[in-house]
Amino acid sequence: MRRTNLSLALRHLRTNGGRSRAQLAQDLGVSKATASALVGELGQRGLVRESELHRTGGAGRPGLTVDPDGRHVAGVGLELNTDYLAAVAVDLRGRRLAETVRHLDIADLRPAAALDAAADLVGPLLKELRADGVTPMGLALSTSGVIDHAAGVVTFAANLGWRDVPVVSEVRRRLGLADDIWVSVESANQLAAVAEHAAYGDPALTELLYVSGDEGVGAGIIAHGRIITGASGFSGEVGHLPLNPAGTTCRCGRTGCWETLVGFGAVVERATSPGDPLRDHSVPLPRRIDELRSRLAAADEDAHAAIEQLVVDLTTGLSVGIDLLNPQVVVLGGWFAAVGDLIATPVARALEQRQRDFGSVVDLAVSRLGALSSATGGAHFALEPVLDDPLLAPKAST
Amino acid sequence: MRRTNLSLALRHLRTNGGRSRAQLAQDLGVSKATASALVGELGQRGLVRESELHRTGGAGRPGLTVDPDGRHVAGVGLELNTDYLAAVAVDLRGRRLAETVRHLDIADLRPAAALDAAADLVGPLLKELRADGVTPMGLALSTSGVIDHAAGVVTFAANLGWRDVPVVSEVRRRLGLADDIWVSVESANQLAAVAEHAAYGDPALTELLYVSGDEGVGAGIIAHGRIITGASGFSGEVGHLPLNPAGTTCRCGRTGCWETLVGFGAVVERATSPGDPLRDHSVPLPRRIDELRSRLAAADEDAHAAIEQLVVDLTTGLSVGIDLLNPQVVVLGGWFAAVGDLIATPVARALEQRQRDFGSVVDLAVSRLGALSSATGGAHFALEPVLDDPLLAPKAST
DNA sequence: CGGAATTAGTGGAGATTCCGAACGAATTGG
DNA sequence: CCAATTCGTTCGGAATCTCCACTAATTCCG
Repeated sequence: MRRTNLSLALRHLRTNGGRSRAQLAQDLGVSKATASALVGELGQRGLVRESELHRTGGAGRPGLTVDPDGRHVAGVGLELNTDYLAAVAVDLRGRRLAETVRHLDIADLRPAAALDAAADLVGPLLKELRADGVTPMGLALSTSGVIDHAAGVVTFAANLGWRDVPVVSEVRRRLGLADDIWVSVESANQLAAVAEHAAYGDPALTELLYVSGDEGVGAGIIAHGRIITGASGFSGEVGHLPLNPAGTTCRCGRTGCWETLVGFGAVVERATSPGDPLRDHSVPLPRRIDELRSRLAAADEDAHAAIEQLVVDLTTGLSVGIDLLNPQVVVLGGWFAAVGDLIATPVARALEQRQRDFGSVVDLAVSRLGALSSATGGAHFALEPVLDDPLLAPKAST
Repeated sequence: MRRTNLSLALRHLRTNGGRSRAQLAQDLGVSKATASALVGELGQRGLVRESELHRTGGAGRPGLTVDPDGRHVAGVGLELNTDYLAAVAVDLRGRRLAETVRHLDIADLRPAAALDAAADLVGPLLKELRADGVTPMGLALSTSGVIDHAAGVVTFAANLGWRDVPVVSEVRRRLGLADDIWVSVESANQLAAVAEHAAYGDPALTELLYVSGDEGVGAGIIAHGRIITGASGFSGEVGHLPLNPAGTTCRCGRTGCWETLVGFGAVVERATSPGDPLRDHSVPLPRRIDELRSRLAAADEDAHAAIEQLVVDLTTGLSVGIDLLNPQVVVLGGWFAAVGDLIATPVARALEQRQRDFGSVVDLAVSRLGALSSATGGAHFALEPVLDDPLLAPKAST
């Protein structure tokens, strides 16, 4: 009961920005007295704090702005990707407190070794946070593949070669985490969508589609301000959308999958001839992307032609998502973001032209979070328990 | 505060089925005393009632089952479609109290005349409900096209030829409705999805995709048990999904739209030769479907070939929705349902084969609600205010 | 068959938490 | 400088929840 109201108040302040107690009371439909009490309790826990005067311009006594604070509670995100681990900590204000990336080929390791490495990365980070007086409230792991959320198990992750790995309990054990810290696994692309959503920080933005490509292509969907996970956490699997029955054969055996049109490998094949070093899969993806970029800078005709085709094919696939979901914003991530400066404008123009006929408009944006996107989203996600129940936050000594 | 708990209790009983007070207390995390009080208050308003003993098999005194009742509060749905009006009333138990369909070519009428006809249809229905002691709590209008929900205006509906018609206020005025009855407009396909979702009545079913075809094709999405409306209520516009760059030209000017593959007109074109009476657009759609069916029964080869192709193309488009949303169930409506007995099994088999590779499984179902689907969904939707605030229901005299 | 154990529902005491009204404080505008 | 206005706090009263005790109804088991 009180919890619910505290949660509502904190969420409201966080998404809609700081405001006076009186304003908050009106927004939440409670009395001023109640709003004061709620703010008081949130303040005791360091989740909000008063800042300067809140002048409205009109007559009357100005209020004291109550801003979300929460600098000493944090969420932590940890991404387990094919060729790197990334950890990010974010406090309740949305400020990034820490970030670490470690490159290593997880696909070459056994799950146990990979989880060891992950624990080695996050353990010090948690210790550091605690040393700074910050309490980590949750830890969200990020992987791709099939996830059993309830059990905290990665059922199947093709890119890591994992099957039935109980990541939540394993990470818990390795880090020696107490029960008061919440640990979960979520889909990498869905968390990246959360990160992009949080990066906007606009309360009116509730419908967002995040599309990321590397070798494969994946998407994350935010609707009504929440992640759409699907029945088995398997939403956003757009890599094999059948977009061209006359297209090339995909590694999945079918023809014309979106991945065969806009995956990095597919574009490189169109931009190069057999034997080209750019086609070498053993080179890390960031370096291959750099190489492609330098060829584009050097006005390589084949590369430019491939990018032009990418614009067309990207538009086609995005149209599918837009028609189905009608988002306000589409965010491009992964290697699409790496060539965002080249493709964003033409894709946006093509989308606009297409969607105008159908009455809906959509903004196109390019992710600026890079490899940290999914971990950042995890960090935000890991704060959910505090937002749901602010009483979980420890009483501040400061 | 109390309202919230009443709402939670009523929703819980409705979605999870009747149970004892003690059970309810445990489920909601409140004390037994509170659960008793809540049930008492809901009972006073006729929203729940006690039925027989609730034996669990174990030791101890058996409880009295508390079942959702609400036979004297109703939601009403009214669909405005191209060639018919349909109205449905549903009580809180989910029982259909009334239904009316009236065929008329709305596209030929001015909006004012169409709204007159709609009011003539619903007015008597409301009167009848009231005469039976049933209080209509809400009225949901259903149209296709672009809808401004907040204003209650149909901004643009291609099939009706409407532009900026303030349907909510107009219907309110014509029916002389008081402020205590809630009126809204929603998208036809989204409401149909609600109806299918409600028809299942399974609390575990929260992710559903409804796909309906007639001349055009549309979808409705339920995720987390709620409608996904999209940024401007324009989600589920799957008619122009670009599925074949080498396909035929669509009326929208592009090529290979899904509509050109699975729309009724498209299939008929493949099943007939020029000049065939089946191609006559002036014949009402149900009759044309009947004619196609009788040709199929007569083993018309072209018709069968067209249906076989439909199976392939339907599978392709459904795969798109499944990959993106990972629903538990896909429900086919509209003319797809009219040929459901012929296509459901092969489509389901094709989907199963495809999805198995991706780790997700999905059920395929055929709608049995026919032309009433959208109005039925509207009726369910119109009950939302009572579920949100059970205190709105009048105290029962019975 | 009968008492012990177990579970359901109710009533009352006490504690929380909310609201409304009243009041002092801080500011604008004339 | 004073009226008007708005902010935030305080305090009494009301609503509502929880806890605990108690009765009721049933199963279990000797």
